Amino acid sequence: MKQPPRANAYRDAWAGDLRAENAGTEVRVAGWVHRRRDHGGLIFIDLRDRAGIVQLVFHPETSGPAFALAEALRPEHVLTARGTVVEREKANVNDNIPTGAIEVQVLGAERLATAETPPFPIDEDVEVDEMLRLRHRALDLRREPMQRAMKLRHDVVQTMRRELDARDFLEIETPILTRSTPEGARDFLVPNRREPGTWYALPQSPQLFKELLMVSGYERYYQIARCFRDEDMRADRQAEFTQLDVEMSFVEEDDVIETLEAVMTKVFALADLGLPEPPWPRMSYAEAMSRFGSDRPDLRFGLEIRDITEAVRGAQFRVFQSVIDGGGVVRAINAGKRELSRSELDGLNEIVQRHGGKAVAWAFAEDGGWRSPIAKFFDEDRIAAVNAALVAGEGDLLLFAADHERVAAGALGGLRLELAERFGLIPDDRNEILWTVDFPAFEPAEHGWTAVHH
RNA sequence: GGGGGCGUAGCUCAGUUGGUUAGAGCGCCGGCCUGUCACGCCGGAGGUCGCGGGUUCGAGUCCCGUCGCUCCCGCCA
Repeated sequence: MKQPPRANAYRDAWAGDLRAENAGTEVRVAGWVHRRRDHGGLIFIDLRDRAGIVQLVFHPETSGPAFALAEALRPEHVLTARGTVVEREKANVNDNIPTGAIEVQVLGAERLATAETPPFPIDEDVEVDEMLRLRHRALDLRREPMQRAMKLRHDVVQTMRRELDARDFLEIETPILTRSTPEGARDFLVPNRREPGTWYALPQSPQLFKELLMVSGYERYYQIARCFRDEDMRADRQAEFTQLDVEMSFVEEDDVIETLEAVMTKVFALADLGLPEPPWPRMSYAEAMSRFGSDRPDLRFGLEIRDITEAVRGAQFRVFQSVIDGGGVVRAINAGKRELSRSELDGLNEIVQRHGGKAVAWAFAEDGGWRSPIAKFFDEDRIAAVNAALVAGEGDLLLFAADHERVAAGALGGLRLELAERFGLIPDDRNEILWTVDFPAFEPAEHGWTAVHH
């Protein structure tokens, strides 16, 4: 906290902000009993407010009637206490908390509220059933990880506002009770009392409204926009969520990218993601799909996809050749030196099928040739050409998919991610960022065309 | 909508092949304790094993149903 609270009957200082330089002053603090350590003739209370935790010390001689009160205190009781900030003796300093150099010698205290024993621990970070947490939401929100998350969210939103404001954007709210503006998801509907039988729809995004604003000459708009989509939830997805919504007039791609790089650099810094300064790398959609089989490639590990269509063209293997004759491609991943059982190799088919492919062929590079059920269909030159294209070393596992270009890319892209997961190739302390550019507007669908999601 | 997993003390969990009185850690209650900070020591309370039915001499354990939670797919970007 930047400023002490206005002095009143409850407090004149934030408990969690007290430091060595406050030693010698008399303060009044208020908050919740985080933890109690009763030594019989000496009682320690960790008092928690939004700024943090400070240790209160209750002495039988100096704390007066407050000592008897301290004996009755329990977790989450609400307390205001008056006392002297004193520097701790060296041996008693607690380096684990910011206030650990000092403590408050209590002169008087008043209990403002008692509390039932909480149904789950507030003072430690144990995983608790989500239903229980939500049933006791007020208690759950007291927990440190939740307070931290709320603070981070606040900082993120403030940073977005500050940076966009500095770039002449107007923050404008758009309606929540509105007409259906389909984005592909189901609308949430609200009955309209004044016209029975009709409904409002909640916005899936402010899309139409921000376009209206551009037409109307507002030039640069943003909104921290609540969106509603009536679809089933996932662990990382809710029916109601917030997005930063931006629109600009008379701009090119570089204007949009530069603006968002400026804003998001500041945002990511709050979370300490360790990302490089802008400009961030850009990769075309075509390159991303071809090398990584994804429009949002994970660059934290290798296992890149290579096209080997030309290397295998004309081989005896009919599965590949018929795909090639039909205008398809053969693509492959060098999965590195691995040992997989026959059933594990067969299991890869299932992964590929989950990502739209038909099957995956495999080969181990050994003695300049292949150990593989399909090795017999390929002559030495073609095997050498494939090995060269994949930079195959002794013992490397090579995985092939043949299909229409889009299908082969997607299948191997999915396989690439799951292999990386299985082989532990993804460093969880590292982040990578890039722009995928030159998106197509449409792609072939089962019947005709469909819009590509950006 | 489909598939997997889970449901045992306030919380987090263990519970073997179906077998005596269902356990642990934390929390809670009581006692002791003047330098702890996840305080310590001693003692104690606390259970409809989600619910209903079935199999069995015997069910927390096996079977069927049901409810709830959770993850994945579909859906959604």
